[in-house]
Formats: sequence, structure tokens, C-alpha cells
Amino acid sequence: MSNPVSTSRSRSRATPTRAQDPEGTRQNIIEVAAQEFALNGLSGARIDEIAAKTRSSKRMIYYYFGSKEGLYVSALENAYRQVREGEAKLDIAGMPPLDALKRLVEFTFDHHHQHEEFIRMVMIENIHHGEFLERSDVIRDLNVTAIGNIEAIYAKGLAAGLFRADLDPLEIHWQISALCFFNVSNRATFSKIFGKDVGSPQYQTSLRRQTVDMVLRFVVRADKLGGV
Amino acid sequence: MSNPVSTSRSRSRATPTRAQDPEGTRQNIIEVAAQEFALNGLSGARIDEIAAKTRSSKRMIYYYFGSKEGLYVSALENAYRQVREGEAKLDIAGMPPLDALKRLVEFTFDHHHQHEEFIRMVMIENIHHGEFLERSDVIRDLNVTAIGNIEAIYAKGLAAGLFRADLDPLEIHWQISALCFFNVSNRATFSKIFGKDVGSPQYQTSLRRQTVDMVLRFVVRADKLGGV
DNA sequence: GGCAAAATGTACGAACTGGTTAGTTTAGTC
DNA sequence: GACTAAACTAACCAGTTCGTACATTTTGCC
Repeated sequence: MSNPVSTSRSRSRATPTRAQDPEGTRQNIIEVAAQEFALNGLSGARIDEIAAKTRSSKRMIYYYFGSKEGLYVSALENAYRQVREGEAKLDIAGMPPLDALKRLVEFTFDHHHQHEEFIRMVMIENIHHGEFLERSDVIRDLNVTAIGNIEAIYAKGLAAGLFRADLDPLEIHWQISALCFFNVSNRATFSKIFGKDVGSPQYQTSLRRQTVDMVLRFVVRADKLGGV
Repeated sequence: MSNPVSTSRSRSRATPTRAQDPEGTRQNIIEVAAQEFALNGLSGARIDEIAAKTRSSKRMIYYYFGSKEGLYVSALENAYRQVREGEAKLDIAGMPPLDALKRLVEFTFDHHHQHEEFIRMVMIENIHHGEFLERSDVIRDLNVTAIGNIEAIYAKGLAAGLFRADLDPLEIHWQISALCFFNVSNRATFSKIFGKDVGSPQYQTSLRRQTVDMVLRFVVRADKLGGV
């Protein structure tokens, strides 16, 4: 490939324009790997292909990650971390419960929509029965807190007498996830079967509204549905 | 593919205990292939492995299906056909709209639950952006009629003044599919992240009820929700 | 029985693919 | 400036995997 010698010979700056950049190399490999795995699956992705798209080499992949599966797990961890970090930006602390719930659903819908690569990684992981996710405590730690938001909202809504009392926050989370996840995961087959581009802006706008609507109608008490 | 002449030949025996059984061989291969593809994905499945589990041989796979991808498409077609045939058994023609809708959701929930292999095939096909489904007009034909039920129910419900008027049958189908599909497709990661077996009978019973509930609340007019 | 076509069995090979061996360069330290 | 560990390169290898060439049997038909 390109000659590394020419890039940085005389070194006198502490600024890391270093020829050897372990962390950068690592990160670069993971990013490329995530793309390839998300596109082709675990067995479908090719180490040589990943290596070629990297600024580094195949040898480096094995140097840092040990094996194809090791690389896959790292890519998966990275994907979860990235997405959960994005989710942390949602601030609904001060909001009244109904607005908060609406906001949460909208956010989840948009967030999933924007992170197709992540959705695909989760699909692939489910094809593998979640065996790699199981091996990674990093991921489990990242996720347990994921229902904190919905728990807080639900408690608030209950206290305000707005929400039904017979629901389980985890199940609400499940329903929201289902709608938002499916929207990305099954877009291809759905569009091709019904000859309609479900991913088009118009359709997405409509589905987004319907999804919010559906969740609110599900959680909010029937006699308080006036404003929805 | 297969020679149409041979089928219409005048057969001496109606019950052929033949050593050579083309149609049986074909079917046997497809069934095994479907299992393997559903388990390992397109690139993950191994032709030699499939052949070994068959009552036939690798030679026969190529004789009948030409290539790995050809076999995959046939397995996919078979999966869709099987499932759609099962769906055809749902009879809601004479039912009042609300009961019919409830029945449809329950049926879809159960049906997806019972056909994990099919769900996995669809997941895999989505990983491949539906490119093989696109090649098969067989599948498209099978599916276009899939929303017939929901269309009929919705029309009836509208006429009875029970349903909201601002919905699109395809979108209702989408929502139902999302909830029922996700229940199977993401069970592994969901269970492992939250340390709860979402596939357990208790949890499934609960989710089933919630799903029906959610759809009904979504479709039925707020002022007619009393009986739900 | 003889025949052509369909169906099937066996063995093999070329290309691919995950992983490794052996060696080189770079960066910081004394 | 010599030294060492970390970072990196290039070539290579062994097992796998899709697919095929060739030979053989079975079947329906006259």
C-alpha cells in the first residue's frame, strides 16, 4: 500500500500524527469490521476484505483481536456502546409523563432509523441466538440501564393517574422496541412484497406518527385519551 | 425446472414405491436446506452439510437446484408457501369486525410463534436486502393477498362505525406484523439483555394479550373502546 | 429385450479463507 | 546512540467449500 515512511519521518511534535497509532488502528479496524459484519453477517464477512478496507492489515486484526469471532464481538460491543451513548442524550427528566412518553417513542423511532448498521448487527446476533452477546459482559452492563427511562416515565404517569396500572415497564419497552426495530429490520422484504417503498420520507412520517399514537393509546387510560 | 411431461404421463401404478423418487428427493432436500439456511444463514450454511443430512447427495442438489443460491431461493419460496397456506386456514369471514380483528392478531401472534424457522428465513432475507425474494415472482404472488384479511376487516369495522377512519390497512398490517415478528426474531438478544426468558409460556401469554390489546386500542374508535 | 432419458453415486479439483510464521520498523528510554 | 518492546508488513499454509466430470443405475416406452 502507501509508504508509511514518507508520511512522518522527522518527529518533534507531541501532536499525535504518529505513524504508529495503536488506538487509531484499533478503532479503524473496528469501524470497518462493523460495516462488513453488518452487511454480510458473521460468516459472510471476509477477514481479507475487512483488512483491505482498513488502513491497516490482516496481521493487525489478529494482533489486536485474536480471531474473527473476537473481532465480531468487539464490533458488536462498539455498536451497542455507540447507540447507548446516543440514547443517553435524550433528556426527559423534567417533562410531564405524556410528553415524555411521546418524546421517548419519537426518539426511539428516529434513533433506530438512523442506526441501520446497529439494527443489522442485532439482527445478525439474533440469528446466532445471541451467543456472542452472552459472552460480553460489557454489553449486558450497557443495556440494563436502557429501561430506566421508561420506568421513570411510567411511574410518573401512574402517579398522575394518567396511565393504566396493569402494565409492566419492560413490556412497554418491548412494544416500543418491536415497532421501531421492525421498521428498519424488515423494510426490505416488506417493501418488495407490497411494491411500496416503506422507507420513503412520506411513509416514514406516517409510520412515525402511527407508532407514537399506538403506544400512547396503549399506555394511557382510555378515559384520559382526549388530548392524544 | 422439472419436466412437466413426466407428471402427466400415464402411470401404471398410482402408488409408486419407486426407488427413484424425484419429487420426494427434491422435497427432502428443500426441507433440510431450509433448516440449515434458517440456522446458519446463506453463507453460513454448508452444501456438504445439507447434503449429508439429506436422504440424497450433493450431486442431487446441483442436479435439481443448480447452485447454492438456487437452493436458497427454493427453500425461501417453500417457506413462504407453507406459511401462507397455514394462514389461509384462518376463517373470519362471518365474524363481526372486532372479534375478527382480535382473532387475526391472535392468529398472527401464534402463527409466527410456531414458525420460527420461517421468521429466521425472513430475517436472513432482510440481511440480504431482500434480493432473492425480489428474484422470485412466486413469492410476490403469494404475498400480495396477505393483506386481504385486514382489508376486509377494516372495511367492515368502518361500515359499523367502530373503527377510526384515518388508517391504512397496509399500515395496520405493518403494526401487527411488527409486534408478532419481533416477538420471535429478537427473543434471543432481548432475553439475554434483560436476563428474563421472554419465550417462556407465562411471558408469552402476557405479551399475546398485550399485543391484541394494543392493536385493538389503536384501530377502534376511542369512544367505542368500552368492550375492549 | 432394447433404448433413450431421467436420476443418482463417486471422486476430485480449483479457489477461497481463516489463521500463522518469520521478519522489519518505529517509539520511547537510559 | 544503543536497546527493547510495541506496532507493523509480507508471504505463506492447511483445511474448507462450492462446484463438476465421469460413470452408472433406474424408469418409462416401444
